[in-house]
Amino acid sequence: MTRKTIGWVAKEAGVNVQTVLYYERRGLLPTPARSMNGYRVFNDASVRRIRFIKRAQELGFTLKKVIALLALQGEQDASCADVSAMAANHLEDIEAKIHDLERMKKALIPLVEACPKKGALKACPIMDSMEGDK
Amino acid sequence: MTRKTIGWVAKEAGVNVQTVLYYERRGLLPTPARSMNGYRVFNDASVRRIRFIKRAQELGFTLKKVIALLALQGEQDASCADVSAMAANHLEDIEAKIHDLERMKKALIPLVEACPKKGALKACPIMDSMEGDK
DNA sequence: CTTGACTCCATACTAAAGTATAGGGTTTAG
DNA sequence: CTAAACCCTATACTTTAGTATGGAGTCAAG
Repeated sequence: MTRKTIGWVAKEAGVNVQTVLYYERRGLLPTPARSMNGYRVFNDASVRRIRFIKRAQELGFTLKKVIALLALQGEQDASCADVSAMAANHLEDIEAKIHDLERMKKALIPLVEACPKKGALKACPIMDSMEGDK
Repeated sequence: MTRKTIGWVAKEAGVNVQTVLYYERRGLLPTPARSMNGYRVFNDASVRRIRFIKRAQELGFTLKKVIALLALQGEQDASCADVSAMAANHLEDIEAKIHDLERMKKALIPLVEACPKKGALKACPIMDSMEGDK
């Protein structure tokens, strides 16, 4: 029988040991039980919890937001609407970031295109754009 | 006549004093001259330099990349093509970020839409998607 | 029985771009 | 002349998500 040590849970969840420790510190994992020797004892739920965190991260949730999500899981009166509100809010954050990056992209493209790619820097439209006289 | 102290340059460039100090530490500003009392002495070029940095940041360049850009300015044999290469590279970084955010967005939208926004968490498709059995 | 692999805890380090604070000296306006 | 406002240096703190290190204890295999 496999002992459900920190090494085991880390391997199962595909993170490393320090990350499990870190999640515990951040409050993303409950304080684990301990065996006689003082080793942390985990279980299958621990693995599921870490995988939940990882999936949320793939959707762009920060650990702070994941903590809020996990808090909902623990509440009796939490509803689907609460989760939805958080997700919608997060979606707005993502859209704002995309918007910002698109702005940069739109500014950069014409500069790269206008650049003759030869000759001295003094005539480089890219540098010029940043040296603007404003 | 206005004395070109650190307070002056900060105000002119629209950053705060600590930021100027920070830029100096990071090597984005040359080591400034000092007056008899030990105060840093700046000039109009300092202001232009800080504004250059700020504009580059608006285009998404990190300070590290700005340092590289500034290095080109100082080189005799630097060409427009060098700048262009850096900008094109940066553009790719931006596009990669956008791509990543779009992926998250595309994953989130159907979830938010599928969510009934009422009822218990157990039936929430958003939570489900992250609790997946994988 | 020893060696390697694992665990514990605490602390420090990384990147990024600053901001804040403490404890001094200086300068300027009233 | 004094007090506010400014400058100096050095150090620490902030956020995010971990990774790394060191010293000590423990466990499993040969």
